Order: sequence, then C-alpha cells, then structure tokens
Amino acid sequence: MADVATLAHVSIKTVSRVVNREDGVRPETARRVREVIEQLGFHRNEGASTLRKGRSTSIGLIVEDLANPWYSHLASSIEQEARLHQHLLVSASAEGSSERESQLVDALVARRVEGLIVVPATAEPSEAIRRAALDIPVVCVDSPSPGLAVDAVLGDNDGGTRSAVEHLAARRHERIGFLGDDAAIWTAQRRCTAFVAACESLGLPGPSRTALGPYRPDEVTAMLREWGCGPAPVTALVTGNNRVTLDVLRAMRQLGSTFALVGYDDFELADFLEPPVTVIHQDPAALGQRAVQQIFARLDGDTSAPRTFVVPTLLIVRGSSLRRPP
Amino acid sequence: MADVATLAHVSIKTVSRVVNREDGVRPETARRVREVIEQLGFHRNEGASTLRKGRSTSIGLIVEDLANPWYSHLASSIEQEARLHQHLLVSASAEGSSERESQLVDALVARRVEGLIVVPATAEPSEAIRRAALDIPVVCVDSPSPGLAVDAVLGDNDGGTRSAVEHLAARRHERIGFLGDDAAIWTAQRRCTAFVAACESLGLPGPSRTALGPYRPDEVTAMLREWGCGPAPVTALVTGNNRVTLDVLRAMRQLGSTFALVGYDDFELADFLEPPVTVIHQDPAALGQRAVQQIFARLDGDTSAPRTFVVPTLLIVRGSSLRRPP
DNA sequence: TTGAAAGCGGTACCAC
DNA sequence: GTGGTACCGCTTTCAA
Repeated sequence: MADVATLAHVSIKTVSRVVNREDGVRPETARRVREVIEQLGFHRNEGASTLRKGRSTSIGLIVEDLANPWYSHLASSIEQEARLHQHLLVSASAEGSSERESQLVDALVARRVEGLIVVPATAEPSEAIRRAALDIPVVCVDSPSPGLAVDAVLGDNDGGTRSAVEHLAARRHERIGFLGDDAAIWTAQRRCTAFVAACESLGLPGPSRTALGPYRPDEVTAMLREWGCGPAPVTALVTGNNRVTLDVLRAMRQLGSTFALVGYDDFELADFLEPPVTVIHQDPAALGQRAVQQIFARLDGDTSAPRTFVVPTLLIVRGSSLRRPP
Repeated sequence: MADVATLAHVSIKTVSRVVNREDGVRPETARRVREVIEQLGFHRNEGASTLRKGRSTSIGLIVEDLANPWYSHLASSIEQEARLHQHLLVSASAEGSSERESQLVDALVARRVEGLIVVPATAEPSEAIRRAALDIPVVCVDSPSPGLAVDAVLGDNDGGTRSAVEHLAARRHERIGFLGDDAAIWTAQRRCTAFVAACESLGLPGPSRTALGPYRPDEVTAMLREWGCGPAPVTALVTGNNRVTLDVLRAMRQLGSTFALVGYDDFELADFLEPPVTVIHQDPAALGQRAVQQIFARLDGDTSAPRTFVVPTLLIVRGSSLRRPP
C-alpha cells in the first residue's frame, strides 16, 4: 500500500480510502490510485486489516469428518451462507477425538475467526469450546454441548425417531431393533433413548432391542442374526445414522434377512437400492444455514439468552419399511 | 500478551519466548508466565504473528462443489495432510463459475494463505490464478490450468479411459458410447478425447458415440434410447464422472436397458448395486496428499520447473461391465 | 479532499 | 536470561 501511495503521489490513507471504497476522494485521484494498484498487482493484506479492525471476515467449522456426505453437505451449505455475508470458511475434522477438537478450536480462535460452528465430538462438554465461547459466538450443530450456554441447532431427534417407530408399528411390527453408532456420539444416545421411549409410549407388545457401537461389520452381522432368531424375533430395524444404515444393509444382504428398515439420514442412492430405503431425512443444509444466521445475529449484537433451534425431520417412506412382519 | 507480561512481571518479549517455546528462559520464569497465560485464558493472536512473520500457517483450497463426495474426500485428505504440517485449510466452492473462482482466489490470497490448491473451474486459464501464482505456490489438482506454469497433480485420464475401453473391447463390445459431464470441464473433454483415441487404436469395428453435457436427466434417457436402437446399436457405455454415472444408472433402469457400463470415479455403494458397477477408480486422497506435499516442497525452497504428477487409476471390475453384447 | 501519526498484537534484532 | 524498540500493513483519529 505504501508502494502504491508513492507511485500515485498520494498518502497511504488515500490509497486505503480507495481500496475500501470510502468516499471523499476526488474521482481523478481515485482513478490514478486504481491504475497504480492494477499495475502493481496490489492485494490488500487482509491479515493486517484484521489486526487493526479486530474482525477477520471468516468463520470456523469443526465436524467429525469432512468426507462423510452428511457433514460435507453441512460444510457446503455453511460455506455458501457465510459467503453471502462476505465471510470465508475455515473447516477441519476432529475425527471423533475431543483432544483434536480442542486443538482445532484453539487454532481457529487464535486465527480470530469471528464465529465458530461445531458439531461436538463427544457428549462431554469441551473446555476449549467453553473458552472460545467467551470470546466469540459459538453455535453447536447436530449435537448440543450440554452445560455450555451456547446456541444450538439440532435436528428433531425425538420426533424423527418416533415417526420411524410409529410408521413401523402401524405396519404391525411388534418387536423392533435399534442400532446406533458409537455411544460416545450424542445423537446416537439420544436417538436410542427416543427409540425406547417411543416403543414404550406406543405400547409395543414385544421386547425391543437396542445396541450402540462402535462395531465391526461382522459384529453387525452377528447381532442381526441373533436378533432375528428365537421365540420373539425382531422384525424391523431402525438405524442411528447413515454409517450404520450402510453397515446394516450389507449385513442384511449377507444374511439374506428381511427386516423392515428405517434409516436415520437420507443418503445418495437410497431411492435406487432394491428395495429403496425408507429414511428419516434431516436436512444438513437447513441446519447449516440456521447456524450461520445465528452466528451473524450474535455478531450483529443479539445478546439474548442462548437458544436451541430444532429443525424438523421428514420421514421419507420408500420400500424397505413396507415389509410386513411374518 | 501485554497483560500477561504485566501480571507476570516480565517483558512482552519474554512472554513471546514462552509462547513460542524458544529457549533461553529460566524454567521458573516460564512457569510463572504459563500460569498467568492459563489464568487469563490468553490466546496468541495468529493474525498479528502472520503479519510480522509474513506466514499464515494456512493453505487454501478451491473446488467446484464441497458437497460432491469426490471433492469432499479430496478436501478431507488435504486437510489432514495440511494438519501434519501445522497448517489449517480454508476451502470454498467455485460452483463451476470462473468468476466466483477468481473472487475466491483473490480472497484467499488477500488472506495470505501460504499455498493454494485449485481444481480449475474451466479449461480456460484463470487470470486470478496466474496472479496468485506470482506470490505463492499454486497446485492444480485433477485438471491442469493450461498455459499456466504451475505444478499439477492429475489422474491418469488417458490410461484410465483406455483401460475401460480395453476391458469392454475384450468382452467383444464393438460399439461403445461415452457420456461426459459439462464440456466446460477439462476432465470431461480429456476423457472424451481419450475415449475416441482408445476406440481407434483398438480398431473397434463399429462406430462409437460420444456426448458431453450438461444435460437434464430426461436428455440422458433420450440419448440412451437412441444409442441403443438402429442397425448398429451401442452395447456398452463409459461415463465421464460420478455424476454422469448416477444419471446413466437411473436412465438405464428407467429404460430397462442392459448396456454394459464402466463409470469414471468410484462411489459409495457402487459394489452394492445390482449389478455392482465397474469403475475407474481415481483416489482423491492420493491426489490431495501429493498436492499438499508439493505445496510444502515449494515453500521449503524447491524452485525447480513446474512439474505434473500423474496418479495412476485402477479399474475395479464389478458386474456392470460383464454383460456380453447380444 | 487529503495527510500525519498513533496503534492493532505480535516478532526480530540488538543491547543489557 | 531478559528487556527495549522498531516494524509488519493497515485503519482510526484528528488536523490541515
């Protein structure tokens, strides 16, 4: 900027005015400055600006795994929404480790992201997130951070799970099984609890079964084999997320079993499989958009108490749930 | 940092030493400083450090669409590899628009990312990328930026396409069709050209057909219907990427047609469909890793001429390509 | 309309 | 081993 100023025979301040489109610069002067900028290929150093202004025009995102389609859709929608606000997105994967999550939170805070969106790695509240929330707006997505007074945007886990159980019960299934992902994941637990509650409140006559992971594929197969035998076999399954759904589909094919199935989270080709898979759809884009809006509401000075937004789910009925119990 | 210095009764410089783990600080002093840091919840302002040191410990990534599984795997692997080097990843989607790509490149450069990884939006060389390459190492992934002297990491499009055609020819297919994605995409064109070349060099007796997008689903259906009729019908298809593969699968099911199929890019559940889909697998993680390594090689002072790395592809034979021609 | 100078929060260099 | 100080590139404030 100093170079530009010298070459254009103006002060640094005037260059700054031109770059920032402030008015109060004679058009002739502005034009000259712009020419020199072009000529020198000058780019404003955003970092210096950030330092002085205290705002970095970027927000941070931490998820478990950016390669998981659900999270990548979330990230994509957050990036788009952030761009509407002239902000860039810095994203990273915690890979299920709360330690890594802490490191990433600290790294992002050190970089002065203006807001932080986190899918908490574990049900345990994270100390790093608590610290971050003192400085910048933090929004938890998909899972809350219990005990932390921050905004959250969650899917309707209870409603979604219940809609699946109701759907199966209406098809006369009396004994339903639930397979959730790793017990350390909040949504896995929550959906499992909601499943049990739904079975009870619907007064399902038979015993239902539940399991939480993590498990290896062969464990899933063994479990389904066991659940399907005996005097009171399970006849329908609800899975806790897209990963487990795929595991279960593979296990079912291997066993040649015919459980009715409702999977949590929609996934590509769910409608294309044979039979097409009924799912509880929870739109990641809707969650992401809401989260970003909340970040900017806080940045705009909204100091009301932390809120939790619950985004409704949609039961998409396809073929896999339509098998009648024997 | 000033606050920490005051409370710990040392100079700012000493705090800086402690924060940066430089030696030459008495353990006792360091401990005291660390205590105050903890107590104040102090975080080093990375932006200020960036400004002074001229290094931002972050790299940028621009792809077409972060929600596309191939790109999200790429992004994920780049993020992991960057983290090994203590760098964060700033990523954004250009959404196929070269204008948006330019804006994003400028935004990332302004933020002083230390290196930039780009999947160029169009076959046209981008002016913004050219400018960026003057300041920082730039690596093109998946597609090159023709006319720009930057490193590139590409899949073996020619070899991959050829392996597919050879595979089909060996199964006695004489007339093969190629459906590529949007003609503006470099890989779409390249694979199409490679397809034609492979057909010729193998001396396939019948006429082959090619088409490039973008197209709507119903156009795909119409095209397949046409290709499958007449005196010299196409009996096998090669698709140009994962998006087109899915379009073709749906169209084939709708038509009840039985083309043999090889798809470019592996995708989740490809092995689970009926029949399972033969694909040309191009590992996004391998490309991403190589790209990051190249960025850091340049940052470490490697000033040799720009290189192009070609990552081999793997033909994964499943069921869809095993249908014999009628 | 334009400019000079202070300062954002660190780090490099050199003195003590 | 520790501290002082200039300075990174930009914005803010205030004066001309």
